[in-house]
Amino acid sequence: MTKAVTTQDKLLNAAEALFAEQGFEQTSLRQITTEANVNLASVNYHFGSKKALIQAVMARYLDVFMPKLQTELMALAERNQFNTREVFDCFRGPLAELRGVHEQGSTLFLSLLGFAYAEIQGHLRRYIMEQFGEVIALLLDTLHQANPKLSPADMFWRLHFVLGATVFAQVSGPALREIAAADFGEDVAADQVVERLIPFIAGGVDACSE
Amino acid sequence: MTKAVTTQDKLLNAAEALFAEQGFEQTSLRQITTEANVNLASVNYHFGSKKALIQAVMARYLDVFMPKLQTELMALAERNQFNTREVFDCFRGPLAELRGVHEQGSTLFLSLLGFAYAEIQGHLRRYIMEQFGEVIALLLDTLHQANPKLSPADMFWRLHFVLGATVFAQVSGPALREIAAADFGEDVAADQVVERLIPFIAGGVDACSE
DNA sequence: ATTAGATTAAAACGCATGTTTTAAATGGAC
DNA sequence: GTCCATTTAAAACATGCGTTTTAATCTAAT
Repeated sequence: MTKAVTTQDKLLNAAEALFAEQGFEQTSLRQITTEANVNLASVNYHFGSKKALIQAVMARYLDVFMPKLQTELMALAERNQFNTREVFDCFRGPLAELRGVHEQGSTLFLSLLGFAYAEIQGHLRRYIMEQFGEVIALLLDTLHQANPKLSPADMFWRLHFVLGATVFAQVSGPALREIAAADFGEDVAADQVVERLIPFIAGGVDACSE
Repeated sequence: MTKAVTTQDKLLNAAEALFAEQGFEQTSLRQITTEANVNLASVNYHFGSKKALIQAVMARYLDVFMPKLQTELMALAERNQFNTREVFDCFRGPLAELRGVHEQGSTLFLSLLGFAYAEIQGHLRRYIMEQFGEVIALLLDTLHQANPKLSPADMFWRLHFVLGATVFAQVSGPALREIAAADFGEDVAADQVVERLIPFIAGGVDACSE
């Protein structure tokens, strides 16, 4: 017997695919329920609202990713010396773990995170901060340890530049991969974008202030 | 006599302020026309559609910025030797020129560009590429000259990371400046964000590939 | 087999959007 | 002053959205 796929799972799967591709606001419940072969009203029945569905989609990834990232960062912090690059390398493992949620888990997750940040969606930012603010504070702390030359204010801004580069790279990833393939012949898989990104952001964070 | 302010100008001014603050899709024509004290239908009468209004708002800036950037880049390219940082410094002048369009021209422009990039708004990306693709190609070329070690593909990706960081910094700039002011006591003007950004992106682009 | 509770189906609601239509007002040219 | 093209005003239109409601259906325990 194959495991029964519940309506809620069908909804979550269809929703995450559409959200990652189009963003949250651009994706309608009618699109989602049609794609999931499920009745329109079932979203509100099972989740209560569209907002709650969005948070449920994010939670599947965040609940795996954030604890893993936290342990990685804490393990690194126990060492005496480490550099910025090694801090960002802490993301590789937790991202890879997301394959357990979905085959393309890391790409989907980063795209979703991108839209969560890009769209004005205040509720999602608030949700993430409330649930995982501790991990984010730890990240800032670890980064500061890796590069004590930078003032906390500088580090604050650079971390957000990092977020911007990451997030937009994912959101516009599909379109960019097309252009890159056309212009340079080389096909770039989604994972390779992260490989290209990490040197960039480590270099940016470590740049001298002026 | 003070110069007559036409309906079209009232619309462009109200629209750009709201667009820069909320994004294009989040801003309704009713908001714009109310703010401009003109009739709702005048948008479609004078511009034809919301899309056309958006493009008209962007054109006021792009038509000033892009040619200036092009001459700056061409002047730099005539030198034998220059580095990545000097390429990005080419943006300072053209951005400052935007004060001619509006007092806070550079900030408004970057915010608009951010939303244009963030939202799925295919038509805006297409518009920019069709109108100013030549300048963007020149920028890629100049960057590659400044840092020949990087393959064209690497440079292509890094330029988009740069765009992401820039755009994100502008779009979430107001919120971030608030947080920064609360956490670090220092009030950061919008222009200073760009000053913080340029070392970051120059460092990112120049980072070694692996 | 019946019944009570959980789920799904179908339709309608209320609202906001961009656009279009129709009528009124405006402002020069003759 | 009259007339005509341009512009503004007000209303309605068509569409899509998230949500709610009401009815039908399924499921499992009695």
